[in-house]
Amino acid sequence: MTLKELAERLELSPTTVSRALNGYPEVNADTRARIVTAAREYGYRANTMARKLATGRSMAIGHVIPLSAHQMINPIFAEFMAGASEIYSSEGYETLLSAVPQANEVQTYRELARRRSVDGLIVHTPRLDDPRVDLLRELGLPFVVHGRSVDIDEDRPVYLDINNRRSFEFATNYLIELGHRRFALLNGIETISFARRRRFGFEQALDAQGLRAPASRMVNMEMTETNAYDVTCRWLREPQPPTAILTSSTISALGVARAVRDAGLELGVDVSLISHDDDLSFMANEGDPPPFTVQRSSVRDAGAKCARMLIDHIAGKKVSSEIWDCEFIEGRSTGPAPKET
Amino acid sequence: MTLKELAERLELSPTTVSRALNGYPEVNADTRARIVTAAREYGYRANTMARKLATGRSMAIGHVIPLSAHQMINPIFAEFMAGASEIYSSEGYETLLSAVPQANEVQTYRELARRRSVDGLIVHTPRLDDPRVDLLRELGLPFVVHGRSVDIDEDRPVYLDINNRRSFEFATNYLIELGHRRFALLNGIETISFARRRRFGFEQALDAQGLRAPASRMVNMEMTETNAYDVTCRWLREPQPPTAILTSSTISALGVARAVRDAGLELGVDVSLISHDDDLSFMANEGDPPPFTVQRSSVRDAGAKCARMLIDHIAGKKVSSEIWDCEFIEGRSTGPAPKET
DNA sequence: CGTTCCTCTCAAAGCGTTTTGACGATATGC
DNA sequence: GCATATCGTCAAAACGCTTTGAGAGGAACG
Repeated sequence: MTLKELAERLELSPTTVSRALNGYPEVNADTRARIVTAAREYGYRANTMARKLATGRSMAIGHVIPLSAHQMINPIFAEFMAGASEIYSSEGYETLLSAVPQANEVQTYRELARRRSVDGLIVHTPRLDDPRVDLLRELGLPFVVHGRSVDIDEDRPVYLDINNRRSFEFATNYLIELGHRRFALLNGIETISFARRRRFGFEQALDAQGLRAPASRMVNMEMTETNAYDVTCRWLREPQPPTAILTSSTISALGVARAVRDAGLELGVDVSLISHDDDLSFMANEGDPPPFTVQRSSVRDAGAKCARMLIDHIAGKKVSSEIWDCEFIEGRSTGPAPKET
Repeated sequence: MTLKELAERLELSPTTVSRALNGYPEVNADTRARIVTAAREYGYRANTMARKLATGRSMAIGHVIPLSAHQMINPIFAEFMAGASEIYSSEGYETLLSAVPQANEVQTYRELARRRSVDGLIVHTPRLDDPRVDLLRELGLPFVVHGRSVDIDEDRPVYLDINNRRSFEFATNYLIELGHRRFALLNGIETISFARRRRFGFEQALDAQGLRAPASRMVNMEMTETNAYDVTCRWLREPQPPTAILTSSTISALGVARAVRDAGLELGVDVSLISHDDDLSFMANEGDPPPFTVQRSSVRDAGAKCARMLIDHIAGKKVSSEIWDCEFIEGRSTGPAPKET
């Protein structure tokens, strides 16, 4: 069923039918009612491609996920997408996904722009000196960054980020106040900018107390359960093991927890742990109190928010960047520093 | 830069240019070379929407993810998508994602079909008596099912599944041979068909030995770490706790492991655990031996395979369904049944 | 009654491709 | 040398919608 056919059946012109269905004002209320009813009856839907061609808008938002060298897929990404995708659907947008090897990333953005496949893009996990921001500006595609790319205050793109520095500074201070002195940080890879910010917060808090963590106690790696387990096991075998560990995801936190238990120690007693918590649905840190003490910020909400910002941005509205604070949640993984033996 | 402009610059007709770029044979080799060079030079790319409209093919594959009532996002899904998406890109297809509340699911499929937005679909985690298979047939859209919907041998759609029944039967037998007699099964929700198959395998193996697990020891729930933890804690507090647990995902396995340790018991000694393992990149069950004994099947590979099958299906090739066997991997979570005290 | 102004509807011109069918020009066969 | 095939190119017609600009018909006004 095409617009033309529908118009013929109604003995109206395609123009009128199109206008009626798209809510333009210049059509008689009775006529519109007739058209809408008929459209529903025949199950008519405008052909997406024809509409896109005619309007020049693709009504699609692109997400480019680079498959990293280690072929690691960020589970956080799925949660973000769920949040974003819901908003897109409700606004009539489609979600276009491109999983490409990181080497083809720039090329993918270029293609997307040249073929006019998307009206806008979300840039995920910006890296330091990320080329994508400049690229997208050059290509003239609207975009929103999830995270912050650079620290320069002017000429920043629209972004949504959490206050990583403050979050980790706060968490570190919390542990310092519990009497901890030997710290370790299990962080994401530092080419991704949030990892740097977290480290700054961590170091800043320690610094203020004249403390510091040796380089071997600040590790950057992909945040898998196994990686976290391995590193923690190593730390716990050292003569003066850390008593306070900060980690960048609940997945790593599980690895830390496993290592602590395997070492015959108890979390919240011998070793305290604070994690960042993206509030992943399948990895919920629930309970009263929950198992882990965390700094929580829902990545799903972030997805929804970014989607809104981008849609507004595309619509030409002025949107301003946001920085969210994490919610500190006391769980069972923290406690006073153990007495020195 | 449009086709027409490019043609003008070359003093050729759009027809010839289009043919040259799309590799049709009826164009002179010299002319083609000239055209290709010019296209590259000007950075010309065909406008996707115009092409779609003209060809009637959308060159996009749809994935509809229902957001369940509990707002739970399947992390397995992300991994599947990564595998599939890579294939799509390499074949020139785009990936269209729709995250919709489960209530709108059928409607979403209908829309997708009526607007002709996609050339084909992947149906995820089919449920028992899944309406989607019939719906898609009615709509005439090619699709591939990841998992199996029904057991009727005839008139099955094209699908890719793993041998869930056999996998769990084998795992259960393995534990029986280790001397275990008190079993428990931590399963996914049974409206999803794989969960039923796994239970059948489990029960079949027990049955063959005259054993059975009480209903309270066969639990169906969303596979989160916390859920698994809670249920296992409850079991371990019972007078005759299970010594052998089977679970449907490594995420639940982590919950079980945490509960076992919190109960002061040791995995592989007091309690044995075999898990299904989707080989998620962020949840890798690595080590030598790995922490968990598992039945492994890469969901990422499954994604890639489904993508291939679907593309072939769309191309009109005959494709046949596949059932994959899991790979049994012995880890440290299993051991001989503890002696009765 | 003539003019002006709305209101509603329509014909037609895009949007940027692909694809059909035709047509000169050159090569091939007898 | 004439008919026939082959090659390379093109004009024009889709594809199914939106949007522009115009016009028919009535109502309102002087």
